[in-house]
Amino acid sequence: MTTIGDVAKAAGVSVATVSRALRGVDRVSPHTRERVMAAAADLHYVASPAATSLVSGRTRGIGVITPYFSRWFFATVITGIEKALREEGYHVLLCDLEGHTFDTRLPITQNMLWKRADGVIILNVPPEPDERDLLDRLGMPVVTVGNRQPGWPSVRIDDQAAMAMATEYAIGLGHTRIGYAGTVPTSVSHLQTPFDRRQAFMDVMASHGLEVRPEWTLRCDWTADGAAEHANRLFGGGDRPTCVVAASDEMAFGVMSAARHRGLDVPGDVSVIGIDDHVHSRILDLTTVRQDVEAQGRHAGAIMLATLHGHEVSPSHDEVLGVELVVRGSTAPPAADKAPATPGPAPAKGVKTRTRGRGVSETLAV
Amino acid sequence: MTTIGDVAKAAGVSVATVSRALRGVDRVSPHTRERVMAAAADLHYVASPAATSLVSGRTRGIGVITPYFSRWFFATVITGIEKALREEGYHVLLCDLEGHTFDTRLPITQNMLWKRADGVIILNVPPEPDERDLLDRLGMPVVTVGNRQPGWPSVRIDDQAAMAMATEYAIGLGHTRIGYAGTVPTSVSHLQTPFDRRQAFMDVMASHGLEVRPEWTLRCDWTADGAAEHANRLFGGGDRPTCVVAASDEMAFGVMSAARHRGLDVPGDVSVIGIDDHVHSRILDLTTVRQDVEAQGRHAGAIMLATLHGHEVSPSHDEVLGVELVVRGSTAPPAADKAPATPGPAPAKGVKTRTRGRGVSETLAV
DNA sequence: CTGTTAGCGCCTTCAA
DNA sequence: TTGAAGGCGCTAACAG
Repeated sequence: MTTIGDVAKAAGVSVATVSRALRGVDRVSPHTRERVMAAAADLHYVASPAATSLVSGRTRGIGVITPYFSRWFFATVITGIEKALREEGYHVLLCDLEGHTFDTRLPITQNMLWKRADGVIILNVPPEPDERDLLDRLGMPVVTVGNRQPGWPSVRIDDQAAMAMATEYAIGLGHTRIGYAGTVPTSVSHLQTPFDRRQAFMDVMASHGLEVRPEWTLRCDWTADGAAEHANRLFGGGDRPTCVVAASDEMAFGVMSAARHRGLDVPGDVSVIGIDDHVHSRILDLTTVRQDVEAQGRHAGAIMLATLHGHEVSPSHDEVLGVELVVRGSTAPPAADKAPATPGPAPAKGVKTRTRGRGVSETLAV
Repeated sequence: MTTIGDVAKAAGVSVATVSRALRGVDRVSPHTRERVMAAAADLHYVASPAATSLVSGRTRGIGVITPYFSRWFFATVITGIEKALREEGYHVLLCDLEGHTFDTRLPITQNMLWKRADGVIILNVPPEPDERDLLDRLGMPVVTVGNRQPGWPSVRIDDQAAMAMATEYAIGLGHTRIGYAGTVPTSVSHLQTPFDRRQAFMDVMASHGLEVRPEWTLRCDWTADGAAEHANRLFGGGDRPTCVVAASDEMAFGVMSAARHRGLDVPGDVSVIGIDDHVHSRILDLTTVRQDVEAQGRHAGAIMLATLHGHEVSPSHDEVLGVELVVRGSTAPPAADKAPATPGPAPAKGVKTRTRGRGVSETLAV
């Protein structure tokens, strides 16, 4: 519990001088500064953040609101955020909404953020009107990841382009009987990502004159387990698709698993493609549309820091990171017709990638 | 930026009365309290944590130090911690050590924790001597998860028992040619989990008179990708094990993947077993030793809160959660001899579980 | 039961 | 270049 006064005493100067010397601002004679630094180091002095915040009004904490912290995507984004923030001495205040309804959310976010955070990064969840009010009232800088919100800068991928890329690839392989995993959950109906991906799938199918069959649409909950359950029913029926496009890799894992449990070969009988390039997608040999998840977190952190440093960041700043197709073994052209369901010759392996991204729509100097 | 003074003015009382009324302590007349509450609600008043900390010396923040928080295990533990803490109005300060060497760690933890946290929960990483000094000097309550540290309470599973359970099961199936994935990484040589699991594997093998072959030992980095790489080499050689015991599910995923890439059937040619019951283990049909990861976080949080609430918690408190064997499709008895590597009759499916845990060695009333 | 008065540790004028 | 003094918003004695 050494205080600035202890350092001042040890260095034989006033507390004001210690404050100046330690922060490296203002004019302090090199000699004095050195003495102060030595005394501070000697006493293991670190300024009390509480006292500093009280007077400065800033906390060096950034609230991060996430729907499910323990899921790969969110944990990885937060890793990126944390890396970006830490370099500038900022830290993350975690605010996990998992298990909370909209009713119970506000007190949490309010408690977490009020005077405890200098800014907020919101991952994928749309803010409730009350939360928007709160944030606006506090004049709190906000950056969103994964979806656009009017008035706040954002970092994301183009969900429609990503899904279009996946669907086009499936169609390009010759598939016409294509199922879909990952419709829009009703409980979080404002989420853009599920909606956009679903929309893009339907648009691309329509543009090729292909039919989107409701019974081939898995209304699952965006988890591997949920997708597996639904896909298991799908593959239990007689008429089945030759390809399933999943809105996320984890759902694709579930679909692959269900197919194999039903004795179907992937990709011999069913091709599967996802979006993400999840950390396990390589070993599971999943064809996917890769996004750089950690980079989204880093960029969001950088935007937040820029704002906090007083750099002007347009509220309409919309950073769209590119995605690329990664072709692996879970996709192949459809079997000629009723060809025996034996593993044919291995599909051309290796990872061929195709890039397609709008890149960064605006460039932020940070 | 409404302050306590604004509320006092609005309610026509003094700031002290507002403070008392809002915290529900001390004697305040019901009538006055009501007026104050109304005024506070009206003004959206929330007490400044900085000011409160400054005077109380407590922050209601708990530092969580983790080696890699984007990995499933750590993210899940942290979810548990966060849930436990939030109920009492505490929050998590994330401190991710990923990418940091021991040299650069101290400043980070110091910055994060000094006067910013009321306690620290350390996941799996052993503290450096300097860090221990710092924590001791601050008199900071500490709880560890995943490993024992002298002088600090801990929550964990019995790593040796878990690995023994996995190995015994493999041997019980009739396997004698058993490989191992997940040796002790040299870069983090103090970690108990890798060491204990490795040790238990060798002990059980020895107790059955079985040979541990160095060339069947995958010295991988505890990731699925790393294990896949090493296993791919292993399965490329002529003489291979009929079973691989992995020290974690993610490594087991890698081993299964490599086996299949080499044209080997799992479990027909190679059985694979892991430890964790990772969120993806069910769909990947992996036999494993299940641990309740989120519960470890919740318990650690509860211990921390108990300490902070002044309940006496013994420094030797060592909470050992039970584990259970979950039998799935990745394991089977070894093929008779050089039996053709075709999938035999499906192994008895469904999830049979066997529980074995020391349970909680001490009970904490919280 | 309620108001007044000191600080908590630090930063920031303002003088010297 | 340095020091003295005031105040950030709140809680914890004390009086009343």
